[in-house]
Amino acid sequence: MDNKELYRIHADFCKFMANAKRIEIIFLLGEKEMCVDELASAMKVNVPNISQHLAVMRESCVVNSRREGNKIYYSIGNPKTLQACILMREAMVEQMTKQMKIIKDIKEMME
Amino acid sequence: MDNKELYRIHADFCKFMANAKRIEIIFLLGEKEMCVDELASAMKVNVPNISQHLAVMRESCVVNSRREGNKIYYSIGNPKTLQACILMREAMVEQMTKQMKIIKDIKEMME
DNA sequence: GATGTATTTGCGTATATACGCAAATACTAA
DNA sequence: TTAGTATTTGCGTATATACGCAAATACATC
Repeated sequence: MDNKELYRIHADFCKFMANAKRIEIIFLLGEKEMCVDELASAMKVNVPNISQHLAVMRESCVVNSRREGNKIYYSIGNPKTLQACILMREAMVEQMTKQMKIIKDIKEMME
Repeated sequence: MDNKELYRIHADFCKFMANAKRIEIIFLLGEKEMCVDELASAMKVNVPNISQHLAVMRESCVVNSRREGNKIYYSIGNPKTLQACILMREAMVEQMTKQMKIIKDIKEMME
């Protein structure tokens, strides 16, 4: 297999992270498994839209789904996915803090 | 600040992961800082395209850049970003392994 | 200033994504 | 079988992304 192909698959698996609603879904599912309308009302988003985002994540195996009666419960496919999201949030906060310091220093220089 | 806004910023910071070339760039920069044409030749991609991807990552503070003479060296902005990529790769491999087992079981059932 | 090298930018285009809404499907329970 | 609830799908549209290529910019050196 081409290493380009590996990166393509990797990017596909990470694609969910490029969207705010999907990240919110991952953090919610990190607390407990939830069905579609629970997610929709927790996030205040219409049901079809949540379903579409779940479909993206289901197809790339980021989440699991299981039917119970007429409800379908979703859960995180692999705990490392949530860990990665948490790491990225930490990295983001650290980078934003750095940026703020830089701006602060520039302000002080201008006084 | 709205928590929706937080997720939006988080997604923006993670956006680089949704693209194969940008993931490859992160893994390359994980080894050592590199300038644009080094990345381009390592990846066998034209220079403007690499520059565009670096611009995306520079704007969201995922990478740092520093000029030395007429070369611009890029490096990873925060080590956690690379860690998250590695975690996601592990998660991906684990999920793919699971899927392969399921397919294998289905095949055996059909014999 | 002229030349060369490194990088970025602009632009046209092709492709992908996100969203809302209506309709279809899947299952439960009466 | 009918009615009700949960979820998915289809579709039109608006927006975002990726890419290649040519041109512009930035810096070093002569």
